[in-house]
Amino acid sequence: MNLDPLIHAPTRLAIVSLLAAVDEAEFAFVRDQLEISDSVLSKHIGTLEAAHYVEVRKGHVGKRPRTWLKLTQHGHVAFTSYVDTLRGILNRPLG
Amino acid sequence: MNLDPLIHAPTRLAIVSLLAAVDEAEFAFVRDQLEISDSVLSKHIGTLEAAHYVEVRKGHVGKRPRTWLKLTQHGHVAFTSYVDTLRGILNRPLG
DNA sequence: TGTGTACTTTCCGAGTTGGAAAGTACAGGC
DNA sequence: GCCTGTACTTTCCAACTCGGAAAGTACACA
Repeated sequence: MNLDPLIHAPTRLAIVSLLAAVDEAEFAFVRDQLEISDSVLSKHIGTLEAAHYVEVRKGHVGKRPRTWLKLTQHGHVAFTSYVDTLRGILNRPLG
Repeated sequence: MNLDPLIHAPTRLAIVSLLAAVDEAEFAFVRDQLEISDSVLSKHIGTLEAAHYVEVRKGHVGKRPRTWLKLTQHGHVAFTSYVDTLRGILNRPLG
């Protein structure tokens, strides 16, 4: 029962799952897809970045700032491992 | 992102998954399988019972007390729905 | 009366979460 | 130069949630 709490928290699970499915995504896109506030997304990204699960790239589109989020290799491994653990729990064999 | 928090908490997820796989199980069996303490299991069962997800049956084996745990129909439905929601978030089958 | 089994309940400190609101950085308009 | 808007960040905070430790309950047996 070793579910990585960095991924298991519902909001972060949604963030990581979304990022696992794409190459990278804009901050605003993730925020809108998951219907969460700027502050909540920002804080969770901070947590995931500190764990090296997510990489943050800041740039511009025209003159406006824009932030892109991307799962790192480490983040992909952690996510895969999380899903495997989940599978193990959900299919718990008897005895 | 509507993951039933009653099921999502790691320890309860393990309890519910285990109970979903059997007809009923003894308190001590669940406690030992999941390697958790009496008090933790007791408290989580209380929570799940309050939500009508689990049914507790007390009886005896010889003269000794024994407690059996069983997912209710409602608990099964909630668990199935939880797994479906999870699948939706993960964007992938869970075995 | 004392001990052991099988849980229950209480106490408690620690950690997590999201909302609200203030803060930062920079570009464009007046 | 000042104000406003965009795009996040950070801080403050109140509400939970969790598990460990330990005390409590209810029997049965010696």
